[in-house]
Parts: sequence; C-alpha cells; structure tokens
Amino acid sequence: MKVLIAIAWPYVNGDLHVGHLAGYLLPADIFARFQRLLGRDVLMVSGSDCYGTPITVQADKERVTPSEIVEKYHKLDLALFRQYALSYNLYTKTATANHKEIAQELFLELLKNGVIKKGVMQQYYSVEDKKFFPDRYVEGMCPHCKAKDQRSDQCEACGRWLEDGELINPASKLTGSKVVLKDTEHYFLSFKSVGKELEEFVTARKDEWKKWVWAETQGWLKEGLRDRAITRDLDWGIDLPIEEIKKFPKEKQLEDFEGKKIYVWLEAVMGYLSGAIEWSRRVSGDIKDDISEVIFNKYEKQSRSWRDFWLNKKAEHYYFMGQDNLVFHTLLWPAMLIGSKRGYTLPKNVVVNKFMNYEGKKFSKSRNWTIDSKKIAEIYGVDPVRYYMASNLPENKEANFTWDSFISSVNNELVGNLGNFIHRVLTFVEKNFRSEVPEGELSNEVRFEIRDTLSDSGELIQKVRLVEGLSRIMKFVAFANRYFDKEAVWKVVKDDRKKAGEILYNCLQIIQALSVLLYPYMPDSSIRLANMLQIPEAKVETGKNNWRYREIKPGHKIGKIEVIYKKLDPEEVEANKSKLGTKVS
RNA sequence: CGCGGGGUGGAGCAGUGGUAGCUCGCUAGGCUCAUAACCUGGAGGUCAUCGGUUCGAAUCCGAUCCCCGCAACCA
Repeated sequence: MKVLIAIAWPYVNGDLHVGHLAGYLLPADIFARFQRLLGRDVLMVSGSDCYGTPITVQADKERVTPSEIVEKYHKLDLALFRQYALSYNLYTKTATANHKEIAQELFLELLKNGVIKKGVMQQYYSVEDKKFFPDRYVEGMCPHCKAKDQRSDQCEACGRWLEDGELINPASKLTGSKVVLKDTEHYFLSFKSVGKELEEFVTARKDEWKKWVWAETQGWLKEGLRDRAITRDLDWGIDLPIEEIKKFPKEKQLEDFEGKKIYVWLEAVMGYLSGAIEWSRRVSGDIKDDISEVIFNKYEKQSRSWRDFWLNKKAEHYYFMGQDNLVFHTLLWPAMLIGSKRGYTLPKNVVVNKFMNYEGKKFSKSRNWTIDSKKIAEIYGVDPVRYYMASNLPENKEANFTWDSFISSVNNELVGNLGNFIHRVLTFVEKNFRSEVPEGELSNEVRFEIRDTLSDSGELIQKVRLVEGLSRIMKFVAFANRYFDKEAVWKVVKDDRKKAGEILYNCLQIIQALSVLLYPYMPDSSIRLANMLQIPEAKVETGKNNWRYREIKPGHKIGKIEVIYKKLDPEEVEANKSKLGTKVS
C-alpha cells in the first residue's frame, strides 16, 4: 500500500522549538516509521516554507535579505531534523525551481477551471512609495484608546478589534510614509464550484478524523466559506505566471499584474504535491543539484513515481500539523485538489494537534521562555526527549512541557522500568549463562503478551493515537518486570538452572519484541538494543511486515551490555535551564 | 448571541442517570537479580458555581464564572 505522510511546512524564520517538534514533526515521524515497518511504501515529504511576511519580518530584524534568512534557517532546520532522526524521504523548500513550476501550473489549472477568480479588495497603499503594504507593515493610532503604533487589525493596548480603515493616521512601518486604503484587484479562491464535493469529502471522513477536528471543520462549513484572496502585493514570493495568464480570456486577467505574487498559504500547501514530484525526479536522476540542501532518502523496492502516490485512489494520505493550520488542510487544500479535476488523492486523515506549552505558558523566544531543541537533545539524548514528547503529545488538548515531569518520565519510566528491565536481564544472562541465550521456549503467558502488545499498540498507532500506543508498550514493559519478579529467577537459578534458563530465554524474547516496538518512538534505542543483543535491527522492507516478533535462538551470544538511559539529577537539570533559552529568575 | 474545546483527589485523565475510578506521584511495610523493580496496605476529591428535573445527577436542563484554540489580510 502507498502511504503519503505530508507534514506542514514550517516557516524558516528560526523558530523551531520543542513545541514544534512535539506538535507535529515527531508525531509524523512516529507514524511514518510504523507504516514502514508494516511494509507499506511510505513517502514522507515536507520542506521549508520560504515565503510570506514572517520571513521578511525576520529579515528586517536581522538586517539581511529574505533569501539569506531562508538559507540560514533552512540549514539549521535540516541539521535539527537529522539530529532528531526525522525520517523524511524528502525535506526540501518552497524556493526551488521545481516547486515554482508545480505551483504556477496548478494555479493555472485552477484558474482555467474557475476555482480561482478575480475580485477587488482594499489594501493600504502609499502614494509616496507607489506601492501597497501588507498589514504587518502598517501602523497607526487606535481609534478607541488612542494608543500609538498599533497594527490595523487589533489594538494591543486595549485589545479591541479594528475594522478596515478605522486606524488613525496609518503609515508604513518601513518607510514611515502615509498610507491610505485603496481598491486593488486580486485573485481569489472560490468555493462555489467545489462546495458540494467538498462537503461530501468532509462528511465521509467523520470516523477517520478526531472528533474535534471534524466538528471544527463542520463549523467552518456551516458558517459558509468566503472566497479567500490568493495573491499579495509583495516583493518576496512566487510570481504569478503572467505570460501564461495573458493567454486566458480578458475577463480572467487582472488589469495590473505589477508586484503581485502568489499568496504564501496557497503555494505552500501545494508543496505536498511538488515535494512528491521532486522526490520522484531526484530518484530518477532528473534533479541532481544541491543534495546538501535537502534530506533525501529512498528505500529499497519503493515506487519511483509520484503518480503512484498522487494519482492512486488506494493511496492513503496522512497530514500532520498544528491547530493553526486546520482549515487549510481540512478544507482549502482539498478544495484545490478537487478543483484541479485531475483526480489527485484526497486526504485520508488530517492529524491536527494542539500546542505544547512550556510550564503553562506559550513558548516565546523573545521573552526567553523557550527550550532550544538542539541543545536539549545534546544534553539529555535524543531518545529521552522523543520519549517524553511522545508520552505528552498535545493530541486532543494542550500539553505542557514541565521539567518535573521530564525528570520523572526519564527517571521512572525510561530508567526505572524500561532500562532496568533490559539491564537486569542482560546482566543476569552475562553472569550466569556466559552471555548465551539459554535453551527454552516461549511460555503462553509471554507469547500472548507479545502478540497482544504488537496488535494493540499497532492498532492505536494506526489510528494515530500515539500517546496511547506508547503507553501500551510501556504496559508491556511493566508486565516484563512483573514476570521477572514473579518467576524470581535469582532464586530459581540456585537449584534449577534449566528452569532459570527458560525464564531468561523468555525475557530475552521480550527484549527482542521491544526492539521492534520501540522503533517508531525511539529509533536509536531500538538500534542500540539490537546491537547489544547482536540481532538484526528492526528493518524497513517495502512489502514485508516487520512489525512482528522474531525468535532469538538458544545458543546465540549477546554482546556487550551498555546503559542506554541515565538518571537525571534535578539539580543539574535546573542548572542547565538557562543554557536552553529559559530565563531563570 | 462568530466557530470549537475544556473545568473530576498533588499531576495527567476515564467516567453521559444508580454506592466516584485509572495511571503517576505521596506514604507504611515486605522482597531484593537490577540503573529498584515487584508485592501488600494507606492517605488524598463538597466531580467550577448556583438553581432546576428525578426516588436518585459528575452525568440531563437553565444560568453564571473561569481557561484555551480558531476566525476577522497573522498557516
């Protein structure tokens, strides 16, 4: 089966903190790894979102060009994703020739099909500078509380919302010149022609999507979708394909194309398609350049063609994003796919997560209330961080990163339960059985537990209930510890060596199962377990189900024992906070 | 009345009419191969507030308070 894992494209303005990872990046990776172990042909694509005002704002702040911002942060993001072992098949960016080509082409198709229409709206215009300014770049006085330097949408001083044109003495933040609201022509995405199909699409996803995601999407539909502007007056963005548009009938053309770009939200979601195409082109050697600028992976026996993923009714598409992206993925992108009339595969599940907060407050770099994702993994290890996030994903409500729970999670669950079980079994085998797997066979109790854990947790992960999936696996670890205690192998070994051997044989099989079960959540631990046991790593083989237990044969020699997880000292953790970007009072 | 979600022991949550539960934490004791797991017992909740329906309400109805997300040119 073909599975497309489409992950929201993060803005490259240097903001990827722990909340981004826990919100959508890590969940997508866990899900993708699981799908691959099942033997499915998985294409996991995403990339840096290079256009839009957040990029130009950051560029202004750092006094460099937008493309320098893109280059700088794209590299940092790539390094971060490699560090966290996010298993993208392709992580690219929207500032590629390929993306521009696909985005423009899809734009034209939508224009041809009448899904894109032209219309008039009002924007702030500076006569002096002879250009329009985005709202982000306009400031003035609040008409209610008279506070100065307020944005035109909402006054931060009194919290009131402003209507268009209410702002007093609006001026450009960049040049200081006066601006006035002026009519300007733009293209709009219109839902009229796709509305019925769109509603059918949503209705059919009722059982698939999370309840609140579905309910919220219904809320949008109930309210009625308004046409949305999809062009902007900007310097930084993807050009309208003007030459091509000029071949269209007059009524589809704007009077003035000057300075108009495709609005970032429209072309960014097209990245799911263009990314798949780029991957395909790279696999077949059509694109060879800048391999250092991307994460690029291909598994054996994977299909080379993007068409198998995008023009295939049986392909399953899963999208991962934060809640701020909901409507773009449950409605707007599907509307475009439907409107293209090309038979592109529609989303199966749109996995929307809430946000992860930090000790009860929003992450905020400017307020020194953040955790540097790179450093936290350097200090505490990638897997402990992945584990903690995975057990606290904001799947249905906001989650919280707290140091207390991080410490107890690592010390009690990873070290005390998981690490301890592995360690006590392996040291026992080393001391009493010269590191050889003793003779034995699986007891029914253990066999059923392994079987049930694989199927239960697998089912939960398939439903993208990742927190529960992990907790089911940890229940298995608790079972393992209980089993070891109940059988009291340290007593039995004194007068019944054969029986002790059988118990340990069972324990070692449990560890083998764990090396598979942990692969989606903690890939590095999975590999280290396999290395310790000197057994093959959990392996991705397209077309073959490796989400299963494999016997370690009696007589097999296990390798050197290492401590996988280390206990955290609360005092050291406290001392490290400031290194991670957190203001310590 | 813009849309949507939420308020249950210290923390995270389950519980949609019938004696208030789970996991973690805390605590006393036992056991001890181990990075201290496991076993037995214990403490801890006026289920946001007020009112109503009912023999009976965490659960249904009404009102109120509080928290969060989305929307309005901010993916």
